[in-house]
Amino acid sequence: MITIKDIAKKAGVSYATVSRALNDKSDVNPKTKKKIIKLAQEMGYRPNVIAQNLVKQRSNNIALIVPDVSNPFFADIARSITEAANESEYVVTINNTGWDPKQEHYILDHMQSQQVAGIIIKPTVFYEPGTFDSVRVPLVVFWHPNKDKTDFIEMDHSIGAELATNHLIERGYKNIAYIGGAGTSPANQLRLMAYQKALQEHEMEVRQDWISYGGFNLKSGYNRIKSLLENDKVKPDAVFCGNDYLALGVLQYLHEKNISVPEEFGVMGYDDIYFSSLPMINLSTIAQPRDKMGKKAVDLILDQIEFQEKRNLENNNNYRSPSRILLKPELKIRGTT
Amino acid sequence: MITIKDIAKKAGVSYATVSRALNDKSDVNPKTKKKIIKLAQEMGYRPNVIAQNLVKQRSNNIALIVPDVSNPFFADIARSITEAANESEYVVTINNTGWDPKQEHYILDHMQSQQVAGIIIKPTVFYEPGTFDSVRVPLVVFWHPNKDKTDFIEMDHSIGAELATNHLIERGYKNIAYIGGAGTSPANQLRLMAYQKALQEHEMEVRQDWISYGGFNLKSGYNRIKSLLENDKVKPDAVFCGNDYLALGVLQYLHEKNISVPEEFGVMGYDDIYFSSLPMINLSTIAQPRDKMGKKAVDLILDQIEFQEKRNLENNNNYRSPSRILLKPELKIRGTT
DNA sequence: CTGAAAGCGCTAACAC
DNA sequence: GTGTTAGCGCTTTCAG
Repeated sequence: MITIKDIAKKAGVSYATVSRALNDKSDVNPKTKKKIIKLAQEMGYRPNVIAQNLVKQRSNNIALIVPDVSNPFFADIARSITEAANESEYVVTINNTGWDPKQEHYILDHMQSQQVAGIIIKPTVFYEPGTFDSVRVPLVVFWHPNKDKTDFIEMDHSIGAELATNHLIERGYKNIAYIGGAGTSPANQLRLMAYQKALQEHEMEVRQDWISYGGFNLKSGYNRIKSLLENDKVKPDAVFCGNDYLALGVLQYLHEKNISVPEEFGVMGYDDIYFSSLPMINLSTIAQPRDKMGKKAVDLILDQIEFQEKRNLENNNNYRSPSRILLKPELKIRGTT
Repeated sequence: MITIKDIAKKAGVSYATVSRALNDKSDVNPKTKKKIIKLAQEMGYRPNVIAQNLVKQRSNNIALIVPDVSNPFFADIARSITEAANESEYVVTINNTGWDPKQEHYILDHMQSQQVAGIIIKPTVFYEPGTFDSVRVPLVVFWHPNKDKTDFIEMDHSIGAELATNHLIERGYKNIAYIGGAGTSPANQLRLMAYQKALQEHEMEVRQDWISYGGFNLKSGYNRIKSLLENDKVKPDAVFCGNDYLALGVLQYLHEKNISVPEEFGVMGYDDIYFSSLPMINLSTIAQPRDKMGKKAVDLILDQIEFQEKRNLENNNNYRSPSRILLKPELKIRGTT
């Protein structure tokens, strides 16, 4: 490996001068600088980032911790984060918790050993306040803003559900059911509340037998629309689903029963997965700005880093109040409503 | 930050001893070791991985370079790589080239500055021999084995296409068309050749007007099956598609025209994306072992690292012949054939 | 078994 | 403008 000392020797200067030249510091003779830069290029010099980081007391890695990168939602976020980070000379490491709080805890510790510049994390469902008390580096959490002292970013599920429900109402559906995800999921709860509120604001009845919880998958959607439409009670004429997979299950059932969509029955999904936009599916849904989520997260990390450095430099004790950001989802009107 | 010196002071030993104890070296008094480990725990000591790496002259990062992590294929690979790497105390950084060779080149350089332990790369389509000549760290390339001196891993597209074509033939289809992806893609070319070979082996005619190339997307599949079935020539009764998106476009067209699948027409896809397994799609296809691809890549990196270290240690000049691995795809028989 | 000390490659403070 | 030097936190000889 070739180091600044090698260059120094060849250039006949001290290696400190090489360092200065390569880092474009002021107070270096332009000629010397030029010569050194040229030499470095010729010799194929690559700065040893590890050594630089040791001096700086911080690496140029941002750790992204998610339950599972292969989940399209997180994959999209991962991409926007890596792109944003790369623009500022940071590198992003990916870590999967596999939805396991123990693993999450381990990774959190491990990443700090790596002297990462910052951590962006989507906590497992079992996150509780205090989990991040031991984190000593810039941190951004994808979660609902709470009174914690960390930076939070989350999608505004209330607005999303309101958008969806109102759209269904505007289209003239009178009996709108809710096929939700896991009952314990905060996202699900917020959407349910917003759905109920939207109905009430239009003086429509909220029926408990039209509200259900369950797995976020296709089969679950199929089974639930089936039981909704095959019992004796009043039947809904539209349904708002907790995610697109559920909606796909609903569509499949309706298709099998020859119930025409959107004429006889309206369907709204949530998430806008790739397949929802396909002509053969063409599902109306709510899109969540994942791209913005990633970019914003990197922004906040960089902001914290900057703040930290300024504080160290000026040796003060200023307090940076945490950012709490809610991202607005967007209505995608397609064929099913 | 708390360092080994802090621990040493508190334990009344030298910091070298602390290092030894924490690294579980032999030749440390068991009592001392125990005391130090306990102390480290109490004081919340976290090893500074950067400093460790500086000494080791290598980081514990493996760089994964792909065109786009948000592509499900790469997302799956990313997951299996991170999981395999984490088991060996390595961390994986993700880098997107955005299919841009310039960006790829830059990242390749940048990652070596980071002193990464190894690089796993899926090259952009413009890869040519020699691209990796400047790489001085363990490297694994997802590409077709060639005479380069690097480790290669690739899916066996020939076998995959053979599997698909033979299955169509076995099911009794007589006129099998090929709707391929980009004509320049090596994967596409290999599959085309295998398709032709399989037909010939069954003494079936290879018709050039049943072979087409184009975008790997749904619309492209739709348009191409349309022109195949709406012209005057002999019409095929089955089609092998270059990927599942193309097949989805085909299915949509057949559905619109009320052509029953698999009775009147057979369809095979390639890739086994998530949606192919959905009951409403139920596409027969070829699954590629992405999980194995990731695990194997990490294996090879670790193997190279080990080899390198042994060579340094013994100061010899042994040559390690590169691994060239072809992974076997798997036939998924579902409803469309 | 343990301590002293060199050194990994680099930055930055200080001297000239 | 440039050289000298300390030091980032750690591992690893080398003495003892």
